[in-house]
Amino acid sequence: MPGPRAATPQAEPRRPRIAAAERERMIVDAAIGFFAEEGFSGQTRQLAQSLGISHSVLYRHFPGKQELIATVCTELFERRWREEWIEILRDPAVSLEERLLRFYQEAGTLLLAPEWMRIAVMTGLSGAATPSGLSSLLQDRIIHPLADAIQAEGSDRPLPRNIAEERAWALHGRVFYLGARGAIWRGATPRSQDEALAVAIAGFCRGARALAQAET
Amino acid sequence: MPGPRAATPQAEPRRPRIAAAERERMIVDAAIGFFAEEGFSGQTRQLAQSLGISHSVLYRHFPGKQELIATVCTELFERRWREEWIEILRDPAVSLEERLLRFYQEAGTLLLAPEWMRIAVMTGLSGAATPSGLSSLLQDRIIHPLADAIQAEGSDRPLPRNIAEERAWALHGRVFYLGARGAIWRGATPRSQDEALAVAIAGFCRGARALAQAET
DNA sequence: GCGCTTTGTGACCAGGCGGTAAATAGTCGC
DNA sequence: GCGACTATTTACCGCCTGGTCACAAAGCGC
Repeated sequence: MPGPRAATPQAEPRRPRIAAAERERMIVDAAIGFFAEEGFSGQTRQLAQSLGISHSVLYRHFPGKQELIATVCTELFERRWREEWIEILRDPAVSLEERLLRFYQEAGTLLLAPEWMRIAVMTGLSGAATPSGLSSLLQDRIIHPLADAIQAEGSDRPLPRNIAEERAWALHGRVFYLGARGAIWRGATPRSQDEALAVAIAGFCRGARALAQAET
Repeated sequence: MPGPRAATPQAEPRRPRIAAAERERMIVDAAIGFFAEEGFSGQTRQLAQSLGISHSVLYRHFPGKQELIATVCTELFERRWREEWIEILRDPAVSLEERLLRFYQEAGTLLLAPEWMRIAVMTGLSGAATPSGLSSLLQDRIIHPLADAIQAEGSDRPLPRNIAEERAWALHGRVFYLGARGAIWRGATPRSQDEALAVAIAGFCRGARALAQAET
């Protein structure tokens, strides 16, 4: 009779060995899609299965599920952001509307992707503290640059800062909700997301322009 | 020796008996707050404990956890809606801005409450089909009435329907995001929610008014 | 007071789940 | 080719968790 933990060699013909760094990348990439779909209560065994490995491998590379989730959040909220997206908003040769549109077209590949939206919302619902990466992404890389661009547009009289931020929140809220309808509730957005984005930004800009004219 | 399932009578002095209908109300009310906080993966035992009862009682009144969650959703997305809130939007004696503000002040007691927002988002993330009550609430009781009110405001030339709905989504997205920042991520909203609501609606209306002027 | 119905309890079950450890087997440096 | 390193697997642990069951007791009609 074998001892209590005799690992009987089963027929498991091939075991591709993959370097640790690459395996970790594979795990994080798969975990993003997996947790986005299943929620943070998704089972590590199922995630491992989708990778074609046994779930113990996860625990060799990450101390625990929480740390894996934290890595997923860092990847989404910090590593995948491109700082040059902010530069788009600063180009003085391009109209505000065009800048906003290009900004959201580029940044939207990250921010409006279902995985990003769903996991961002999950972190909020999970009860844990909001990841610092997420709040700083929102504040420092989205709202503030947007407000800067909006503020600079009032040619004759500079727009007060708080009003500019107000409008930045309004625009971003509109865009976020646009993405959320598709990513969270999977409702069919009336048009293609790109088109809807253009309409939303055009509406915002025409409103802002008209407002500026009406106030002079 | 007692049989395998001999319920040994323990010291449990008082057991207040409560009528089924009332108990069910108590359970649903507690479940709303509980699931809003803990997520749908919150444990039935913990919910029961917060009610001061054993978790078996839940299964006397509801066939299973899923049915309890479904009841919670029906309560939030159907039963708690007041049809008269829509009437606020139709009052011709009141300005559009005032109507919108009053509408969101009233409906906001439901729609912007953390329990409502968090559970509405959870249903989206849960992967199950969006509850019909939620989509019909959004479409029939919010977006369409809003669009009606906005459309009727273009005094000389009636606003095209699709534009009016576009603006309704924009306004509602702004308001939703306003609530979400507090309810989902628990970020401190810069001002009181009531004040922020007034600013958002004022901004929307001034924009719309300016737009209408600019286009004539 | 008596018995019937209804409300509540605690023990229990079976499967799920995060996490661990011993054993196995590719692969790389030499 | 060989040993050391390390990626990977199988088996297992212990707790959690939705759900069930037999039983106890509170209230109501009579």
